[in-house]
Amino acid sequence: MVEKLYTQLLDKIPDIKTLKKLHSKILLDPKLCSNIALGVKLMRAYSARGHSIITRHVFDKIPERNVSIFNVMIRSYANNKLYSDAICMFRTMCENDVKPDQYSFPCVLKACSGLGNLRVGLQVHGLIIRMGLDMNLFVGNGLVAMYGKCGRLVEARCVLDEIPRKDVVSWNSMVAGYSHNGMFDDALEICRNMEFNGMKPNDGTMASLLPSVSNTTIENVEFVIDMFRNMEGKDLVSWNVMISVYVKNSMSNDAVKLYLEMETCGIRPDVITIASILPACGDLSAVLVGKRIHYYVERNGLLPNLSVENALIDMYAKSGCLDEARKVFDVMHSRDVISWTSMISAYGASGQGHNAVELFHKMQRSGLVPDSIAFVSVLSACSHAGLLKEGKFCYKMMTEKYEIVPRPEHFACMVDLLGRAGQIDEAYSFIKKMPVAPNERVWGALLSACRVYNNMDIGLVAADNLCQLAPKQSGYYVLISNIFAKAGRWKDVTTIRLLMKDRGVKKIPGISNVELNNQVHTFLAGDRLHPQSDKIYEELEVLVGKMKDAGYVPETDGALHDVEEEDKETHLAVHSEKLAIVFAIINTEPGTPIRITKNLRVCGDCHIAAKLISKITGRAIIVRDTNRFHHFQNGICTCGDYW
DNA sequence: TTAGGGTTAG
Repeated sequence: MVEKLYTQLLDKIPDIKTLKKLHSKILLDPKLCSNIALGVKLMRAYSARGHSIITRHVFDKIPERNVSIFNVMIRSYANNKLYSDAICMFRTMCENDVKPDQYSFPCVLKACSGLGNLRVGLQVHGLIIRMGLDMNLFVGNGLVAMYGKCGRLVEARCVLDEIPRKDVVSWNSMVAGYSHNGMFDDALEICRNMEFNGMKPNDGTMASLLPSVSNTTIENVEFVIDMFRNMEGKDLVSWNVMISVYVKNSMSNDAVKLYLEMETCGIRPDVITIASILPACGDLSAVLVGKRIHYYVERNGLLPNLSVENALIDMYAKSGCLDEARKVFDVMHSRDVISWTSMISAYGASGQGHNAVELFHKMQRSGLVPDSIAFVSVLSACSHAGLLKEGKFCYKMMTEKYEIVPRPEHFACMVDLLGRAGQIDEAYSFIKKMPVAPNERVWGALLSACRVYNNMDIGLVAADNLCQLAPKQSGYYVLISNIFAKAGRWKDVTTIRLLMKDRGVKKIPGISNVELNNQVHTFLAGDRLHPQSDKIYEELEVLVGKMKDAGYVPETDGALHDVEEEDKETHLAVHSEKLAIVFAIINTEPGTPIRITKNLRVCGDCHIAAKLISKITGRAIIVRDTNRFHHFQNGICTCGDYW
């Protein structure tokens, strides 16, 4: 009778504390202790709670092991991502003359998939054929997944074709194989094929497609949207995947809209939903939605959760709420390198270099080893704050103490650091000593510095190199053109304009976002689409008048426009950030801080304008551009006009 | 038994 009670309790997979209590009670009773079925139940429960090591202890105590007991152990390792241990256990089983069965193979194949170990995978396939199990559905599905993950798509397809009665997992495994290898079109063909064979795509199909739908074409995104919209009985996974697809294609607004739709439909978001949607909120500085999500996770017991907390830090940081980010960071139960890096970047982007460096050292003292990304963050923080000595120190530590091989982004940070500090010659020698060819970011950083410090000689070298690299960003062409213009090389200025046309470089239209009542409003330069347009332009005119009284002269120098001087002035006057700022002034109470997010860097004129507007209206204006935060207050910006 | 969804920089 006691056995029955324990069996029932263990089948419910109790929490780890209860589980350990039950375990110790079983150990104290010799009769229970010798009950093999109970031992297997214990193993299953520990494994489900992610404790493979304890599962192994229980396994070791069982005197007679049959194939089922081995299978539970192998499955425990495979499900908890201890793939090498799973393969090892499979070998032990074979060496002990216990014959694997149709339940063993899917698990060991999953381990081969996880490791991408084709060698063992092929051996296992051989064994499967010898045992005549290759027609088994579960074994076949495992083989498709294994070959797919190991990049052997032809073999995977052969196995799939041979499976007599395919189920949805068979097809999805094939979709996952193609998708994992970036072959969206082939994955798509399998989706069509499965429908042709009377099998409807499910949430697993969508999830399998995800790896190949990052940074993809709008057509591919639309295909997934169609699949999502047409799916019957959508579950949470499908919603999560759809949100992820939007986020991974820089469609943050659509992601947030879908999240709100999901709430309306009464679907309860889980930790994966939250960790997926928060980056979109951060991207839009949609801090009102972000805060509501924060409240939701707190109320629903989803915390502590590392990924969610890390995502919250980043969301607050990107929305310019440094204090909120720090609050989340401070109360975390445990922190990983990502938590620290997010917080370091947050300080860096706000120009608080000293805080960033201090936190970086604190992370090391906490026993964590900084990775390559952590160094990008701290180096970038140093460069934004002009901390030359600290930046050099960190770079040395990275290469010498941690033996991290610098990547192009580290080089670009260093050139930026030296360049901003006016050490143009040193920056140039640094580039000449680089072990790899400098990329456009490296030359771009040098060129920006040369422009600020009027170093024409090196500036022209940087411009020539940048020209040859065919930069994709139009911003570089503007920089190059400016330096040629300053040097009086008008022929080169014309060449640059022709190059831009030839290479099909289009100036990315500037966009500014501002959140109001849970909705993100987007403005383009000269935009007249907004319902409040008339009011915005009226108010802007009044404001520009006050600014001119305060000494404002439009700075037309930084812009590359094919227009006359007077037109330039009108063009500048309606830059997207100015429209967004005025919109916020009209629609919020006096004194409310204004938060703007830009997809490009703030131009010199808007920077001057924002400083003046902050003084005239008594508002704090926080602008996040692609590079950093500008916090305007009472006529001053936190970047110290150094950006 | 088998597939499949998450967080950090530039």
